[in-house]
Amino acid sequence: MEVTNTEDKKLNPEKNLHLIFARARNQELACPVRDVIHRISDKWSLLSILALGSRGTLRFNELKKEIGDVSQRMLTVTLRNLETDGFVTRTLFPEVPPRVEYTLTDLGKGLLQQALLLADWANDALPEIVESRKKFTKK
Amino acid sequence: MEVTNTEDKKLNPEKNLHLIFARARNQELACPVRDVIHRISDKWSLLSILALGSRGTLRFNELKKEIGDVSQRMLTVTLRNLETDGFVTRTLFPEVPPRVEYTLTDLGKGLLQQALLLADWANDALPEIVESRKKFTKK
DNA sequence: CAGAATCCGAAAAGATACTG
DNA sequence: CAGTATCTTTTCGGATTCTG
Repeated sequence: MEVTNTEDKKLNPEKNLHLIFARARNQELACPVRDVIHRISDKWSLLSILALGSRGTLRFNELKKEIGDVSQRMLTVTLRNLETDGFVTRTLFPEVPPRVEYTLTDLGKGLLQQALLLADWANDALPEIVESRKKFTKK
Repeated sequence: MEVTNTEDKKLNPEKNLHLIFARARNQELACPVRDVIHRISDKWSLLSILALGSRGTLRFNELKKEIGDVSQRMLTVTLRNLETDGFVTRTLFPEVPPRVEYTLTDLGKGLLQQALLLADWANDALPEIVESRKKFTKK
């Protein structure tokens, strides 16, 4: 395998960059970073992951309420994608009226951890970002 | 302030979730997570950050070449956004022909670290994601 | 309740041609 | 070299209507 060991990655993650870029240019196999970023970058995926992470298991409408301003269609689309990628499980209880429960898989929980790290960083960095934006809007 | 201390965040990042969601629903002030995700989620921002992170300082066309398949227009747009947010600096040398150098700011290096963590995770998680996708394309 | 299906407008991104 | 300007294509996401 071309992958360095975990020790190396933690100490020197830059070493993986050429691999990342190699894959990024490869049209046949998707670049993992692009791929994952693209999946979580839509308007609702991360929010869904965060909601499920904080609340555990949620029904469709509970999740919709938790997120707040997502449309029915987009929540459905988002959940289908997350399910396809293995981040959430969808359990249908064949009752009348039907009940559907969503919960994070282990893979989804891993993504949640990444999202939380990113969220924390974003929270801390925001003032600086806002400050920088002000400079450029003035110009 | 409503922000928990650093110790808490590291130990229990979930505690920040309600704050994140509170901001996410607030239309007047942007949610930091959404905001940052939205900025880095476009097709080229992260790749630009990673390229500058691995190579240090790059000229426009060097960066374009490094990324590979980005159009001139999109790289320009991307770099303007990254500059506005304070992630990269743009230095114009008034020569003929003109020379422009891009490099990461400290804030940009912080984002790079986050990106590298995410990239590593994505690399590791990819096989599982691909496997999951196969199941659903068959159905 | 939890969706599927359709339609439409807005936004993102690519191709191309031109310029200081 | 490092863009800008313009046009076209593609993708995203919301509103609405219908259903097991």
